[in-house]
Amino acid sequence: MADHSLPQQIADQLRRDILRGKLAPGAALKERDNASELGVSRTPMREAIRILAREGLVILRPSRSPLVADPSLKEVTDLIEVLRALEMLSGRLACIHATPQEIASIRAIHERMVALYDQVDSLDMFEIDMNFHLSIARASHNTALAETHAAYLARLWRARYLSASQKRSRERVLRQHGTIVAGLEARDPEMAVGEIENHLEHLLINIADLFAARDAERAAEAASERGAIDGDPQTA
Amino acid sequence: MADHSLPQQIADQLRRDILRGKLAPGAALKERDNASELGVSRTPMREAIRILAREGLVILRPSRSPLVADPSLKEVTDLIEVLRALEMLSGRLACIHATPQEIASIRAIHERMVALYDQVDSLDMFEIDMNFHLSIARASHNTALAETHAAYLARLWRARYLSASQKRSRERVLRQHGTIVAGLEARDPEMAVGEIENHLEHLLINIADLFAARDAERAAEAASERGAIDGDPQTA
DNA sequence: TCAATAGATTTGGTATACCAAAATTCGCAA
DNA sequence: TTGCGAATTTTGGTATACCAAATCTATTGA
Repeated sequence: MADHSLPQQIADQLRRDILRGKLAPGAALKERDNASELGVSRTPMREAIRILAREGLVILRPSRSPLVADPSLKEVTDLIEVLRALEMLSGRLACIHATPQEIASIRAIHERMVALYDQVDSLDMFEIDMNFHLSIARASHNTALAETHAAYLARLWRARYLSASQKRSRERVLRQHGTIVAGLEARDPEMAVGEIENHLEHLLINIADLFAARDAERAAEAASERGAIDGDPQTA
Repeated sequence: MADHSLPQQIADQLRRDILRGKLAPGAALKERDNASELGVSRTPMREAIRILAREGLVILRPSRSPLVADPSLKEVTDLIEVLRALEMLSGRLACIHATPQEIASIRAIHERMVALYDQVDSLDMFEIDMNFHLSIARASHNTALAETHAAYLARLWRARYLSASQKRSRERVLRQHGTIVAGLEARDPEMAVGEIENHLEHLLINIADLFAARDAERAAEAASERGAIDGDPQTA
């Protein structure tokens, strides 16, 4: 995770701030302010912002301040659709090309996740989950695939994190991971790929629910705010 | 194609130079030299190089000059494998989401390509071919998919260009494109996706042949060069 | 009271200066 | 002649200065 180049470090810091909500979606990222905040000059800060733009976490606008991305449900859904194709391909290739050591390592990650079930907080659990999927992609022995897959996971960080925080789905996730590992061990693409598809199908549903809940909350908030300012205005 | 930002323009220029062979694979891209060459400062040149690095056309090395990429057969094969998955997904989604206008426009591109068969040079033909595939990806109405697909096409530009230059495969390509368009018009994913898979399978084979031919050529070259320096050396 | 506009300010884009790490060159010694 | 090493040069990384476009503000006139 740790590239030691300065722009990469700055990008890591900003990414944390964005995902932790310290930088709200839609907020402007001013180069000078953020640079002096971290005690660096604008040059590496600019580069860091480009890195995050590539990951889809910020949006660049020509001659304007970059904004923290605030993806719509459609955009997130589109990303997951592509991620599903990438992970299914990963699974298929991993069944063919993964070494026994790699598969053992994937199982080890899975076992650790099972062992830590309801013992650690969402963030730690999520880091392990992330690793599980990255390892499968790497086991495909297709560098381009592993890179693109990692980029999509990064881009879906927030959405996946929110989804993983719903403790009620943890049991299902673990069961599905188990099936995927079994499929890899049996070198059975049908089993592995089928369960990967299933896994992401649930992610899709989960996230649609989260967006619906969030939108409802926002609507209620906006309504009560309007009410606080002036009583039930007829016109917008 | 034309973003008017300076770094983008520089990147376009460098891309042309790389793909035309003016900048050889493996060559170093020195910031100062290339910048003064184009009459700009290092700042936008640096950004342009990062853009090309993202596309995979140049390789960044920390604290060293970036190099023009020289992908191995394995790397190109890996890219095509992912491209195949992306295009198959595009085809499937396009069958569902493409508007009649979009499908008509894709057919128009195909018809133009048929009309210009053996009338224009490889480069023009290739531009049209590129457009055909990009249009299908856009017709999926999945922005992320279209972007990632475009990135892969850019990365495979050289390999695809070399493949398209082999006139003997043009007839097959046109036939396959025809089937793909028919599949879209019939909203028949089986037909469209199947033929897309077939299409890329042939690209894979084609490119493997090209690499084999190139390697043989290089080996012969190296051998004759060795012979010119000293007669049949026993040890390397 | 509101709208329009001109001036001031903020901000991204570009050029340039400076630094430290690589790479290269040249000289010295074996 | 060759191998090693120090000095020099080259080159990427960072900071900063400057510019132009975009935004904000305040003033003025209807």
